[in-house]
Amino acid sequence: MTASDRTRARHLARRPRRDAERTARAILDAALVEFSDHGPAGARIDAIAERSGSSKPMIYSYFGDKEGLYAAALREAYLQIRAGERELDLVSLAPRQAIGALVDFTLEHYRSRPWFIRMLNSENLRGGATIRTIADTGEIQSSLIDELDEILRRGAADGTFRSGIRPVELYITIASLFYFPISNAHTLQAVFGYEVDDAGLERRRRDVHRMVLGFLAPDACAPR
Amino acid sequence: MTASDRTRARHLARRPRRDAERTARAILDAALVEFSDHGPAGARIDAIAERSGSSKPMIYSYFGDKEGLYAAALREAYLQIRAGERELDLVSLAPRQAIGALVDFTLEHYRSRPWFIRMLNSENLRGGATIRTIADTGEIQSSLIDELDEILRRGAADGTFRSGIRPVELYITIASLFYFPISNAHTLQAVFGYEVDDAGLERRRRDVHRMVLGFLAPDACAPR
Amino acid sequence: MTASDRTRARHLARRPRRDAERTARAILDAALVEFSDHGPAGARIDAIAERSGSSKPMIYSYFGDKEGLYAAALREAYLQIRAGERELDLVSLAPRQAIGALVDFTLEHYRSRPWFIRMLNSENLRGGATIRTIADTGEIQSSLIDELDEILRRGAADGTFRSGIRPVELYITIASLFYFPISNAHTLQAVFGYEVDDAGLERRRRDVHRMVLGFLAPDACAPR
Amino acid sequence: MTASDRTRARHLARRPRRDAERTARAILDAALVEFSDHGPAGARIDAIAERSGSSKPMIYSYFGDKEGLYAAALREAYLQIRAGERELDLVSLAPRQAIGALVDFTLEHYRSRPWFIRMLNSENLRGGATIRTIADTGEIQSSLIDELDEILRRGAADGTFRSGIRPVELYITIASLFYFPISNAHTLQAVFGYEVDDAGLERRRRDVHRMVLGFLAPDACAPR
DNA sequence: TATGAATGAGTATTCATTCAT
DNA sequence: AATGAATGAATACTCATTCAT
Repeated sequence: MTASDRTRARHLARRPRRDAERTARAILDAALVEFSDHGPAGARIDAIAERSGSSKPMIYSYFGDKEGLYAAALREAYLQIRAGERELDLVSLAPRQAIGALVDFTLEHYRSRPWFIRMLNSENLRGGATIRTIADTGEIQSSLIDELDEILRRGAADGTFRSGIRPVELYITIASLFYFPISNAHTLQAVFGYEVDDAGLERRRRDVHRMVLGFLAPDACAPR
Repeated sequence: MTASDRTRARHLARRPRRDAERTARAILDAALVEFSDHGPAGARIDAIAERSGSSKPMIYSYFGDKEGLYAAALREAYLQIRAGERELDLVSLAPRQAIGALVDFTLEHYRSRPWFIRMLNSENLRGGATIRTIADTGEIQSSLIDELDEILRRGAADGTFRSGIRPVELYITIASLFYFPISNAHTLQAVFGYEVDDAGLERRRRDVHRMVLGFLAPDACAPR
Repeated sequence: MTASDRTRARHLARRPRRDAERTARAILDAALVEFSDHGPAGARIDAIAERSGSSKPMIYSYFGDKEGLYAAALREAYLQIRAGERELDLVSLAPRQAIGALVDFTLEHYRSRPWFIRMLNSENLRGGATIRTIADTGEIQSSLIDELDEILRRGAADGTFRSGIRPVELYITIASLFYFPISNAHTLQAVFGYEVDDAGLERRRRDVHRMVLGFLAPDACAPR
Repeated sequence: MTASDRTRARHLARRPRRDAERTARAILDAALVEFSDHGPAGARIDAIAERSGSSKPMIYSYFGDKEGLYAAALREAYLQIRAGERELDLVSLAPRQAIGALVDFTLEHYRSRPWFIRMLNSENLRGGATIRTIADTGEIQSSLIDELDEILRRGAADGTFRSGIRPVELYITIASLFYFPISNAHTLQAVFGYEVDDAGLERRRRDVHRMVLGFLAPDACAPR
């Protein structure tokens, strides 16, 4: 294989060995794993360099410093969940279906992106210093609360839901019910022998549906 | 040499035994704060030595190494919540009252011991390596699940609750609903503008009562 | 291919030769500033590339390595003072006027080329490794000493100066008297509150005239 | 040799292996050499650790960081010259003798403490950032200017000196005349073939005496 | 000729841990 | 029991230099 062959081949595959975007992406993916596995203090730049197949100077060139890379990884975690939320297109669904879809999506996202919960835990342990500096960008802000607001109104109007529910509280409730058992799987296993496996999460999914819809149900049926 | 002789001797020698206990206790308290503030990776032995008013060699002499100190701090966090649970004496209450008391206690404990949630988060981020090594001691195991089991049975028997509720699931549900908003206060504030203050937690407390009791209520009233 | 052909060709190709010269010149100017500002150890190739509007590979292509660029910058500093000295044309002046002109020139050069003193300081801190490798070229050697020699002879012959003055000592004396206060302006300001400003240097210029001419004056007038 | 023998021996020699003061002093001495040899940018903490027989963590523990160590070394250079100045006890001498003693001391100090000139050069190349932060301490401020002032007054009163001489200018003049040839020995050697050796400096010492006293002499003898 | 991308070899700094008293 | 002094082993970050285009 001659040099010009290699050049052509690379061209065809659109994978030049020197590609800033590709390199930065590889670093970011590696950072997401490393930071979520070890937290900002425990994460090692060396490990990220190796895992990404790039090098430390590239990391510093693209992301400034460890804090900058951590901020990028945290932002990425939020971008992913925001993208998932957008795909849901909740407002096109009937109220009860919309709530159900959000419940299912929340569980599915937490399960399939293990770094999401871990990044959030780390960031909160840090006191939220970083999220505050990046939260003002529209990419991180969620439109979900507005959508939930509309859904709750529609549900209240047609008698499906009781009124007076604050959408952000509803969102937090749904998140809470899945977040804790997944986030705390290890301590729950060790202390209570509670195994967080697929079957258990499926049972929990049904319980959460029941609990959330029960919570939203008109007062007639609420406990005194 | 009699016991009282020893006591007097200790007094003369500035009671070394009691000083040792006091020193170890001071170190443990400082460790709990430092570890919960910065996590196991971010915590600094120097900081603990200074905060405890003791010295680094003392720490190593009493606790072996950083991991040993961390394990002791984690154990301490569990001892505290177990002591609180015991004081509740749930089994002496009527079923609905018992559940209500557990809900209130859970919120109150999370609020008044900020290190509890932080230690659990850190430990789960670490993969639970440490809790697995200390969870087999009775001090950490909770009798709460057994008590809840009895309460749920009594409630089912007298028609207050539906049957088929697993006590550990109930416990996790209650924990979840308070754990997440407190643990994630910083990100919730930054991303949703949701302020986790006393008023908000009080509202949430009432919602959790409603939700949990609704969840336990006999099927007649459950949402379809 | 004739010379004019080449010229035309260069024009068509956006005159590469002249651009190359211009690029090298821009790099050299930037290097002079960067090296004199930060010394050979503190100077950054990145900074020189940016300041010159060129790029790092260009620097390496034209100057070999950092040491080569430093040598070129040091040489440039000497070329500038040699050019100034030549313009003086001391030998065409009367002895006292010649000395006076050299005094004035020395001060003026030090003031207007701040990098000159800084480059010399850096090079001497390095032990003169580089100047020794380039000092043998005629461009750096000064003809000033020979000229001073002739002037001193003429002055001694006509009774203006005493004899026995070594021209290099005279040169060093004049340089010394301006070099130190300008080179050490910062420490003098901080430690003695001595401000090296235009007025002060003008006063000093007159003192140096007096001192140097006094030093050269026939013994009759020398202090006992 | 038993352990207790070693303990006793150490006691007698007053050289405990763990002696903060001794360690800090060794580090400072090593730093003075390293910083004066390579400047703040070129100096290596590793080299200082090795040369001092101590270790990097000790350096950081005692001096904070590289900048702190550099500041301490710079301060030390000034402390040494101030101590020398105090020993001179200039005010106890007759005016001409006092000036002569200062001239001799200045040369001698520059020659015997090669790091002094080098530290000052480095600091001025840096823009004096550090000296400004430490110059306000009395240890660095010199009382020499005040003493010179008194000497010049006495000399003017008894007709030895002309009046109107500013003491700081006199001080700078003396310093200048020795500083430059020693500071710039390498470039002077390379460019002018001027060798700065003992004989040359001795000649120069006599010239400086003549020049300075000539400069101070009453106007009768000054050049027009 | 020109340059954005890439890296090997450092360099300052930190920190858990141990020594000597 | 107690502590100030000491250090080996990292770890974040930099920079002169080169590659690939």
